Amino acid sequence: MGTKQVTEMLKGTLEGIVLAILAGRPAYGYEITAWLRDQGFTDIAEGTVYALLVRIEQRGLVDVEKVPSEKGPPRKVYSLNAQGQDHLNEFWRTWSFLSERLEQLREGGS
Amino acid sequence: MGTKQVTEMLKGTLEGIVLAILAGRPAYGYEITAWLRDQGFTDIAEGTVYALLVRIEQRGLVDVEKVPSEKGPPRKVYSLNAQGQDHLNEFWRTWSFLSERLEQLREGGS
DNA sequence: ACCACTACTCAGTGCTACTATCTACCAGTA
DNA sequence: TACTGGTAGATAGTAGCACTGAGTAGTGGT
Repeated sequence: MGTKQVTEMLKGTLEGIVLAILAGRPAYGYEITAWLRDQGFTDIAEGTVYALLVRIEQRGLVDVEKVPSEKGPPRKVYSLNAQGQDHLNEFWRTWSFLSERLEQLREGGS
Repeated sequence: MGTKQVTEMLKGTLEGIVLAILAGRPAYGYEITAWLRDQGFTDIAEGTVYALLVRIEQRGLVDVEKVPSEKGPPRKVYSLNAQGQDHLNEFWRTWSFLSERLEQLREGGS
């Protein structure tokens, strides 16, 4: 995706994406970035993910644990807590709402 | 939608929504705002829509015609042009990409 | 004259993703 | 030893977009 359309569209959704990842399994920043790039978000900047993780940690949506790595500096492993799960549920509701409106529009109805 | 989740999520998508509306029929700002509110975007601010319309006009995605109104000041009626249609197509591609990733995530698969 | 509805404009604010750069740990190699 | 590359994280500054809040106008009804 060459343009910056996806950049603007990610605002608000990237947080949900990361929370959804963490709902599946605990993960650390470098790993999440790599996974996103693998999934086609080729332009995701590392800084973006780290900043987002700091944000959701400060909001108390995740628990953090420092885990040593064999390959480099220690990892900060994030896992979703109950509050984060609530936030994720709310995210899915909002996403569904938006998604339905857009699907309706795509089919050319007013 | 009480929270501001939808506010952030609209960044990038609201432009596509408005272009999609204009793909169906020409429209003016007040009308678009009213329609959006009717569709459930109850918190959409008028200023937001007007600013967006100015933006897409400056980018040359729409043609504008001033039409007198019986009920108030003249209306600025916007209609999608060829460049706007291209942009809309690109929007749908980006949206589809994002939508597919999220649908995948929702089904809990990594 | 006043009010309500229609219709558009604009300065200032907050949030989020990007850019660019930095620190730091470890392994392999010249 | 010194150097490179992959791993792992942090951060200051920038840009874009939606929101807030206020304002300007035109029309019609009381």
